Amino acid sequence: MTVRTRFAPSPTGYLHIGGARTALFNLLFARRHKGKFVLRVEDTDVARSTQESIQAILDGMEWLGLNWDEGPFFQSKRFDEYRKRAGELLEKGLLYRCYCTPDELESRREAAMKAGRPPMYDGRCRERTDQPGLPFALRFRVPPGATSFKDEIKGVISFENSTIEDLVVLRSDGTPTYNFCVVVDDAEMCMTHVIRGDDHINNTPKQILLYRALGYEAPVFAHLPMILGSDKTRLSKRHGATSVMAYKEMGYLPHALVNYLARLGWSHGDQEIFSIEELIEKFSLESVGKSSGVFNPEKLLWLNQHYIKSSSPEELTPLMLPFWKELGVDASGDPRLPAIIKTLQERARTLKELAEGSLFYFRETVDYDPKAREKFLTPESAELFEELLKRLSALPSFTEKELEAAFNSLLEERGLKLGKLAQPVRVALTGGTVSPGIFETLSAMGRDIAIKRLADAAALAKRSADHQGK
RNA sequence: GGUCCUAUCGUCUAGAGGCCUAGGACGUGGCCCUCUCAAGGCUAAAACCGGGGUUCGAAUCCCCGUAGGACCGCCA
Repeated sequence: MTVRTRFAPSPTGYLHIGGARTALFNLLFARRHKGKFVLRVEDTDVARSTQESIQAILDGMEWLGLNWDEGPFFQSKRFDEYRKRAGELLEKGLLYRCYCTPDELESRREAAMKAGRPPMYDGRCRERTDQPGLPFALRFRVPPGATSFKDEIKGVISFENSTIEDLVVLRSDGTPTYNFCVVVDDAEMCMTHVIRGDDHINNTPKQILLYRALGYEAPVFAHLPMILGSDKTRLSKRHGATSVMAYKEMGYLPHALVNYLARLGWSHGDQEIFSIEELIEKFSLESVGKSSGVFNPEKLLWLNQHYIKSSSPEELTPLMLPFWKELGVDASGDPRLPAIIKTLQERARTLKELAEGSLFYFRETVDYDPKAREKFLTPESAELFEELLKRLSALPSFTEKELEAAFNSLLEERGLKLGKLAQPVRVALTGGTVSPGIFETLSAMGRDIAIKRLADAAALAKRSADHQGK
């Protein structure tokens, strides 16, 4: 039997970190077993589902490269099917009409909570035989006994059926509910493995009972531990960004997020870095941990830096454009881009940082840091700049190698250390005291701009000498 | 309150009864490299929740505590 897994989000918000990991694990498992990964949108709650959410989820999955093989299927388009199946169960007496109104149930629930009793439906309509002409919901008659299953991650889990309430299967408005739709769909779509968050463990026995009532065999279940925030409560907006697309906007590479998410809850010995192919090859439910994990932004940042570092400048160039644009730089078409990126790759943890760090390359005029200017743009450096300028203009090409040679010969003549020249040049070029290596910066910037900045800085340094002279 | 799940450095984790003086990674401190900043290399501090068993031997198996979490909707 070929493996079939699914990701079944409800479109009531964006694709969040937890959902993305669930989708990832489903995809990895399916690919690992040469099976199919299906996307199904659980939009049975018509009031809360939105088109924007559907799009947001699709966008998130696409960005992460979580490509599904079938779907998206929409539960809202299958209402007739669910109603039909519910009708069959009603015929067989496995469902019963419940005339309690939502308001009544709500107040009974509250009363039960107050009295310290389980807030469970009390089954009062179970044996009711009259049929008043009132709205009713269809409830599932939970049979006596116990229900247990072997979870691929957590092991055997058992429940007393007496602790499971008679759940509503069809609302009084005729729409089906989650637990029922999931079962009908997973069965009819031939899912072999249901991999989902462990917040669904308590739903599982209900669903197994429903599979039986419907005459289906239940799939294999695997419940993934939750992802927690830094305070060990369920990850939420309080802990920072939880939307997958927010990470795109902050300058993360999709592969970095995927790698991070894969290692949150799953491991393969001591390995930290995985290509997608390796993930597929090595993934197994057996190596998924049982306990919940805290989302660690620092480690994600490290991975992102790793992938930025190991990407080629050419790959990064198109990804960088939106970040430059955001900072008011129209970089498109600038032939220096790959060279510029190369100088900053191992200095940036995000694409956004990379864009910010590259700003000095694009500015019309250098924006000097006052302290740096005062310290390094001195009369001595003005003189050095002038000498350097002559040599740089004479260089056959503006490569790092030649630049280094030019610097060295000047330094040797003057008996100076590189630091004496590099820092002033850095300030002249960038306005500050921090930048990539001086030769790479020079080369990436391009001769014309570099020479202009050096000349400007020389003039500025002289002027400041005049002021000081008076 | 009930049901269910979980428990190794601050965090992610390795660990399938002796290979454990508990390993790796992120982060943190130190050193090295060095034109600044990074990157890189080396290095340090840092954990088996507690108590009982089982066993010649337990981080690993069992039980009981304790602590955290999830769920208990005509939401999904």
